[in-house]
Amino acid sequence: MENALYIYNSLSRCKQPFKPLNAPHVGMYVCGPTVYGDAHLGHARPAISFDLVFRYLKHLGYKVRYVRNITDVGHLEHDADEGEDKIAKKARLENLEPMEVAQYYTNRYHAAMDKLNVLRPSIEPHASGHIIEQIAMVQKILDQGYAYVENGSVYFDIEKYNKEHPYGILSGRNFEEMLNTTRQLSGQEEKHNPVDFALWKKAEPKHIMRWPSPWSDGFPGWHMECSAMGCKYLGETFDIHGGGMDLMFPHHESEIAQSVAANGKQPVVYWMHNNMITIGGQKMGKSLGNFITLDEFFNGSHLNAKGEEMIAQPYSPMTIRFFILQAHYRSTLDFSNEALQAAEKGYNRLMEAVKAAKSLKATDGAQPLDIQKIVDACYDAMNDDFNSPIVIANLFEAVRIVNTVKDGKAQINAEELALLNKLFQDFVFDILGLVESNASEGSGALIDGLMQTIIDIRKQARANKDWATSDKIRDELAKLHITLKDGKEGTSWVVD
RNA sequence: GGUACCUUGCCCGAGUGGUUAGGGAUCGGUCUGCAAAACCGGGGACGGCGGUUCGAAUCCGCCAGGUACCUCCA
Repeated sequence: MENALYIYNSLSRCKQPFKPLNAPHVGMYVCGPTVYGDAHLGHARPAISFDLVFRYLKHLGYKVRYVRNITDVGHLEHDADEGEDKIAKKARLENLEPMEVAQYYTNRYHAAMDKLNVLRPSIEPHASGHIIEQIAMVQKILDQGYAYVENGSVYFDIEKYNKEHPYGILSGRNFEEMLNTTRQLSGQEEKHNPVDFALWKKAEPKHIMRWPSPWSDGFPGWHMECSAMGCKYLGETFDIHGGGMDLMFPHHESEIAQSVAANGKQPVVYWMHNNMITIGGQKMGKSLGNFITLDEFFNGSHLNAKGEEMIAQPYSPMTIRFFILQAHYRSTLDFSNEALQAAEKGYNRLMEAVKAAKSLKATDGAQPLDIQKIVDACYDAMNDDFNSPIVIANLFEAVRIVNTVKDGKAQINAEELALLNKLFQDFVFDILGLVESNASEGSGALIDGLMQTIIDIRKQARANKDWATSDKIRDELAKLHITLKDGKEGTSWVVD
């Protein structure tokens, strides 16, 4: 399958034509969530960005195996709580089984992603379910001589590795430099070199998540799961590996080192990294404590540390999705109510037109409106490193045409009308993954019926030129945050 | 301190060596009993200073401001 898709590769720092190793099959691995807390807006970014990649590759006809892990073994905490991992800590604090915590947040993650219409990956492996694979890979690295055992823990020997393979090719740093800039953390006396990282860590007695291994009862190091599971399901070298930019170092860098050490080859052809979502120009992150969970966006309330309300109104999942897609995945995206409200309005306008396009009437022999040009522009945009903002800009061009035809100011022939509807189907629904219903949860048949009665009464009043009654109905409803919209085909209503 | 990146109109956000991004807001118009909604249209920009070039917002240099990574983070 020949196409013109270009992907920006973080490894080469440039856009490269996409050539899968085993077309039409494509292997893609994306770092998933650590399930010890609710997903926030930052988690939505990679999920949606790589959902876009997944959808577009499938649209192009590739058979994609998309692997996104669930990290339920936790990463080590480094501050005061020496060597305890995040899941275990949360479990201990809440007096739960660690797997109970992981399951709870995994369920909630899935629920939030479903709302955002993020497709489930082909395989969603759990780190805890692949301890054996991780131990095997650690052993392989030991056998190759790139790791050492110290007091039951296994560490990766970066100095040794760096002599044969440059360490730092992804993040652009070099070994000597790192020696000078790495902070000395306590509890790292076992390491031969402060930049070395753990492949296997011996568990302290209080540590509740532990597995037997040739070296100690313990748990795998921070980066093992992705290497082991990526290799298991996608092979020693696979096409695409994605994740947040903040994972580039040390996580992805270490993945490369581990895989090269174990298998002697680069694990990934195309490294893709989404940029961060910022809030007030600063990264939204768990450690910074400035994150807003997705449920809080959906419900419309979040108090910051100072007790200030940060969210002016509830935002539907599709508003969030559209907001994220309106920026390119490699740019930072700043959260603000103003930006979100603008996204909401734009999204509604797009969907209104998509709906209207379905009932447009074709006119025989109408002058061409060059819909094909818009279609081509959308493909060009996607082929240029998944440029969803340009796709959306072009879709609004189509929106303008729909509205012009709807207003009777232009005609469209049957062929182009079909093309227009296909454009919306392909790009709005299949590729961008937007869905139509943006309405907040069901108003129900009862309210619908009541509203219809009220609207009918007002319609009668207006027919009688009884403006007092008609305006009273409109004003009283407005006080209840119900807006009446008088259109050519009658009156509709919306709660805001 | 090291490395990388960013700075676009009122706001958000694309992009390009010469030609309209787009959305929101605003303004004008259509529609309306009036309004709202909806739709159409217009205006408005590339941090500062130099340089390369016929021509730069786009390339190069310097300056200013900002961010990310260097510690778990999407």
